[in-house]
Amino acid sequence: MRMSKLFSQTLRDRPSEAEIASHELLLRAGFIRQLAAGIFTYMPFAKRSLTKIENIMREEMSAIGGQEISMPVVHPADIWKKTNRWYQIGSEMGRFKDKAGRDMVLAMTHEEVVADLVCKEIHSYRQLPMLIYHIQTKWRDDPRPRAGLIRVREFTMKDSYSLDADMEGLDLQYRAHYQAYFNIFHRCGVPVIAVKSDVGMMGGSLAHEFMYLTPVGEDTLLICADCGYAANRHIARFQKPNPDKEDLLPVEKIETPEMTTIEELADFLGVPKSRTAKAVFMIATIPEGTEEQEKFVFAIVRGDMNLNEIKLANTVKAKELRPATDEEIRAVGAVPGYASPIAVKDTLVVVDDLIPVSPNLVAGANEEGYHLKNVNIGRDFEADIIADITLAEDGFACPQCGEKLHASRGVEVGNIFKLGTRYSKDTDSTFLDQDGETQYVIMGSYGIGSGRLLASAAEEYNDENGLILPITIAPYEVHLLSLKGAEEAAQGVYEELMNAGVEVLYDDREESPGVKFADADLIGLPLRLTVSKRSLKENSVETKRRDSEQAELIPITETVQRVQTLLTDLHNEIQDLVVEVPFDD
RNA sequence: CGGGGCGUAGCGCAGCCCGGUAGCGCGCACGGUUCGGGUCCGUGAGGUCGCCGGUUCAAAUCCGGCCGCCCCGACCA
Repeated sequence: MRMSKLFSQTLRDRPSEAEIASHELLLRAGFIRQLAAGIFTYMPFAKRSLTKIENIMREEMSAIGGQEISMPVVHPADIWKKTNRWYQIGSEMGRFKDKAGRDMVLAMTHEEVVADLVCKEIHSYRQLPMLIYHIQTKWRDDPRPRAGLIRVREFTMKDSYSLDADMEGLDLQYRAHYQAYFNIFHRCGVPVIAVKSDVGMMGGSLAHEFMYLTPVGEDTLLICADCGYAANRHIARFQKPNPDKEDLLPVEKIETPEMTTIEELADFLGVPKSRTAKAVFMIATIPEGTEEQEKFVFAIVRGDMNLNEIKLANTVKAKELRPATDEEIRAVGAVPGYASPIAVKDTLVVVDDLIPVSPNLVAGANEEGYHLKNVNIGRDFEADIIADITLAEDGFACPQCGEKLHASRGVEVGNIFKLGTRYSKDTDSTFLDQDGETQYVIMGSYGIGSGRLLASAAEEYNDENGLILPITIAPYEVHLLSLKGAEEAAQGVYEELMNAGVEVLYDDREESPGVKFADADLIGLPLRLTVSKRSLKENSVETKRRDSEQAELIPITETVQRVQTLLTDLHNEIQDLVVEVPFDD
């Protein structure tokens, strides 16, 4: 490709909207342009990189038996109503009506379409197991797109769907994806860890997220360096402390004027926060059959810890959870700031499992300006549910080995879900087994966002001068610079490399050397060749890897052969990253 | 959805407080110059000052409403 003809151009200044490296550099190097919040155009460089990423996905999917198809972006709402997600998913779903007034959905994922296909195509156990996938546009109207391609509204995802006759089959396909996903990320040069995660809107029984660890990520993970435990903070467990046993003391009412937070209360009473109980009030929307019901949830965690809303939502099986308003709190007989579970009515009391072993806590008195000392569960109040509902924090004890957990930020570049019969039941997707019995098809779903993967690679590989994308996903392999007075020789080198099948970006522009070098660093192709009067004096071409400071002169007559050797080295270095990863269930 | 910031030429910004003919740098076009790290000189093109309304003799500037974009949080894959 001749740069003089290239559609995209580089930018000298940092666009004001870019705050993180990948966003800034992808904009400046001319990979992407923004159309609206979370909606991007992929320019020639990005398109080439994404195609390479997607071809790696195709190879790895094919290797585990995947067959590529392509499913629609626009769906009739009926199939989403059938699985109930039309009602469960909120404003994130793109909805519109077609000309006849029918409800339509913009694809945010494809379980419904797959289930519809399965229903029509799969009839016999002989057709199972099966694996289908496609690479396709998704629309998710995210409330907060940010950070360039890290979090967008319209994106391309490779999503695959496994179909099995039994759970053992699902397990095999799930594990196959687990390794295939590591292969894909490693081949793109992106280091990831797999963590257990909440199943969220997908439903199902088990899920892993593949996380690229970076401070610019938006998910928080808890990782144990000692035993390797890793989980999304949404579901991370930890070893709770084991407080000393004490005799239960009589309840004592104390005056605590203006003490509405745990900090103020603990300071005022001169006790550690761990001797207090923290009450959090939420309104949960809980589905019951086709109906749903709003319940007031009174959640209690120890004062030195925080509530994990995802754990709470999962515990009470809530579809939605929101903080209760002051009016709602008063309506159940509690007093905001001084609330206690004692003598409240019409509430679901959910108590963290640390509370029953923590004696003589300070809790609200349900009276403005008063708290109670020596409150004990069982004697003074009852719990409807006792469960782990606290948020794991940096420094808490690992649930597996007891060592300190470390909190880290990450970007979710992929996820895998064991769906089981979550979708096949609602859509009546069945097959006949060997005994002629009707069975539900067992499903799994697996996704990787290609743009987010590109952004993660850009985030991982850059320096102050620009991108340094791995050779497997860089838009071209070689950046050929022609400097003044060497045009003819450069043209010859360009043609030879092209004929040898090397992907070359050829800077044939009439620009000063400084501009060309700066653009080459910014775009960051793996290998730079410079043909100049200076190099020609030695009958040579200069080569320089983008990830190295060292330049080398090679005889111009051996250019193709030497370049191919250098490219092979670069490919091998990435291939060395691809390793077997033990499955962590 | 809550909090904060921004919107002036393709990009980065000044001008706004204190109303009076819209500026700078980069980029772009043309001419010359230079040629291994964003050369230098000259000439030039390019702007509904986000949109609507109000105040005023006069609005980029003051007031009101709306829209858009960015960041933090909630949320989300």
